Amino acid sequence: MHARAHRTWTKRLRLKELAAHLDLSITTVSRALAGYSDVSEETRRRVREAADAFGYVPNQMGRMLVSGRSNFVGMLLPIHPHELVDPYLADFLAGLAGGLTQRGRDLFLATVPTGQDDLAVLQRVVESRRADAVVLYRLTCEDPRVAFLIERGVPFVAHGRTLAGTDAYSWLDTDGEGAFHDLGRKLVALGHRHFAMLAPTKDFTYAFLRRRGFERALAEAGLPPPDVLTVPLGDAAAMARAAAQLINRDPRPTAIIGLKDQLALAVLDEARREGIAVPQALTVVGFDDTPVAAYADPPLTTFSQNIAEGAAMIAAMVIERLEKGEAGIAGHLVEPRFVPRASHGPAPAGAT
Amino acid sequence: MHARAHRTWTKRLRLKELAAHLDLSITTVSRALAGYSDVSEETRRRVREAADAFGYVPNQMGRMLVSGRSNFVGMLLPIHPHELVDPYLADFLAGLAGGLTQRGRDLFLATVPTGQDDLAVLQRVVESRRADAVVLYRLTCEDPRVAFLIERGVPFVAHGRTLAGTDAYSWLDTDGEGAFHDLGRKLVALGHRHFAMLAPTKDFTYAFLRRRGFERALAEAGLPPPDVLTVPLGDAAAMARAAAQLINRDPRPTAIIGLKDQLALAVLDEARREGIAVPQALTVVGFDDTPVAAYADPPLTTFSQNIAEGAAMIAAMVIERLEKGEAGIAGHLVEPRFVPRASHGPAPAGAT
DNA sequence: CCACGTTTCCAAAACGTTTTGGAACTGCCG
DNA sequence: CGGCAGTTCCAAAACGTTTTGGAAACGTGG
Repeated sequence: MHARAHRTWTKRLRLKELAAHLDLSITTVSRALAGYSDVSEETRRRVREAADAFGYVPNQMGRMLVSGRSNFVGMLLPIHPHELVDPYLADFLAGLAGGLTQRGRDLFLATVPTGQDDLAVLQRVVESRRADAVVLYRLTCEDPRVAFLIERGVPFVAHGRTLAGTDAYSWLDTDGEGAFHDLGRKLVALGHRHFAMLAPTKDFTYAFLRRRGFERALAEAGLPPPDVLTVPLGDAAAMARAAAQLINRDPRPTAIIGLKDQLALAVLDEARREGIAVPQALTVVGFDDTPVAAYADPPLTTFSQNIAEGAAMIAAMVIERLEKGEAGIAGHLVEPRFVPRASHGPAPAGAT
Repeated sequence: MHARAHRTWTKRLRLKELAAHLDLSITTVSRALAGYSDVSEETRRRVREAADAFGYVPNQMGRMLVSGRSNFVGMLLPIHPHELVDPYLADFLAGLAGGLTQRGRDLFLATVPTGQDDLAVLQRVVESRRADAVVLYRLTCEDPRVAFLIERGVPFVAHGRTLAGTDAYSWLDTDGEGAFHDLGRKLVALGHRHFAMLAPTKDFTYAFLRRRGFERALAEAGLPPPDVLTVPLGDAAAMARAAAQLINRDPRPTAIIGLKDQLALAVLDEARREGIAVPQALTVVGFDDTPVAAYADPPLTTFSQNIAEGAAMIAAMVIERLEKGEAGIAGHLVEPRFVPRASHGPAPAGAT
């Protein structure tokens, strides 16, 4: 507000000019501002004051060039055609960018132009040295990006994980397997015996793990695995068809699990359309706690995860990975929270 | 796939080494790759092949330093405490990043650390030359950032606009004023005479303009302005209270307009809680077409805007602004689409 | 054979910073 | 007074690229 506001605005100042004005060498000014001990307190004060008064802001590019680091962390935005933009993406980005900024780095977003390869873009981002590290957003079971980045020695942190080799890189994931194991036990305890499941077509690891957790619970209870249908995410018509198919199985399952809220909501819609009472005749559960879930009819029972918090943690993990090298590699599992609402209940009396 | 995949991975190659390997000068290699005409076709071919084979990717920092441009466009993520993350932010970012990437630039995200000033961060971003231009996301009526950036000659494009001085910078906005003017006329034609409105406390320009458009329609019909209550966005309890207050006015308004879906949904909730039939006894309309809107009970009548498309357009405008300087300044108004659903209807027969 | 234009290439400077390897000065001890 | 350690400063190199201002080689017309 003070000196700064009144200063007449001219042009960006470089270190050289600031040094000239102070009758000091570039070196000294640089070191004074950087806090080195080989500059007298008196000089440092003068330099700091002048820098403040002139509003000197170091040109990052010069700094990057000599330090060899860009202080950027890159992320590829997952925008695949025919796939909805993830409702949590904004939260994730906010958390990530916030965490990085807090630690003196910045987030930089790239997208994959249509027709180009994910890997090629990833490679360019890091080889052009625009980013020191990258964040991977949604992993598949054997995500090729992971092998690619490891081979090239590019530091990265994944949100989600692959099925194998999770020791070799940093990741943070939600314990969907545990959550769905618990869910399976809960539903079995409520008398359910006949389950169906709606899953995404693409082999996202989260889908595999959630399904595995659920199936394990059923197996432990001596029950057969659920009847699973897969459907491409974002294809509303296909989701509705699949939901209808599951609902009309004979005998009708007493509980249908969506591996994502989106899928569970499709089941809810279809049930309403066919006049099937939820949860009296059919239990429906999702995962994600999408904003819509609370407004669904009936409000959807689901699991919630604090995405922004996870993203902030990922920011910390990136820094750790950058500063400690391979020693900074770590994996973290966070527990989702069960959000019981009105779409689940005991199995209907007549069911097997 | 071919040579590239088989090449043993060693280290990133610099221009100097590539030149040495080709027995050419750095200059020639640089110019060959850049497509200058003063290098023979034969040489250019050799250079291109070698660059391809070695997977040479220019170091952006060196390039940035000499060109003086970072090829980054910055944006401040709007994460204010106690304010929901905008459901459209992800779409916006995806569109923006996509449009920029397509044109050879990248998006760089900054956040404002708690306790710091928006303006200070904005200044740092551009003065440190990390970004050539910035994008402003949500404008208030007299947004201080606009004056700040104009004064400093920083190129920027705004999503939204200020009330005055819109000739001096580039912006893209939705015509909320026109949309709400139409809406006002529609509702008047449906027999409504007594209106209320729920608005955000903060003086976002979109709120001002939507309100103005609506009020203009009422004035043209010889009706008094609506009964307006403002409420901080993101404060669910306050929104519910305000909604209840409006619903219980005597006489009860026959139509309550939310300047955002969020606000309209609060009204819908409150109406359900109090057993007031929508749309028979009360018409409710929002703006945004949030994903939740379609799932509300009853489905909310609202307006939809293609955010990603607008963001892509903003990307184009940023480039235009950068390349043509002040001559590239332009303002664009896009029309939102009316999405009639089940929450609006004729005024109840008994109303004045 | 000379003058001159074209084509093709290159050495060196420049961008703004950090870091390296001293240099100059001071004060202190013997 | 000479030697030595500590303090404070600085010139120059380095980071990887683009651009500037020629230079060399060659052909061509007079």
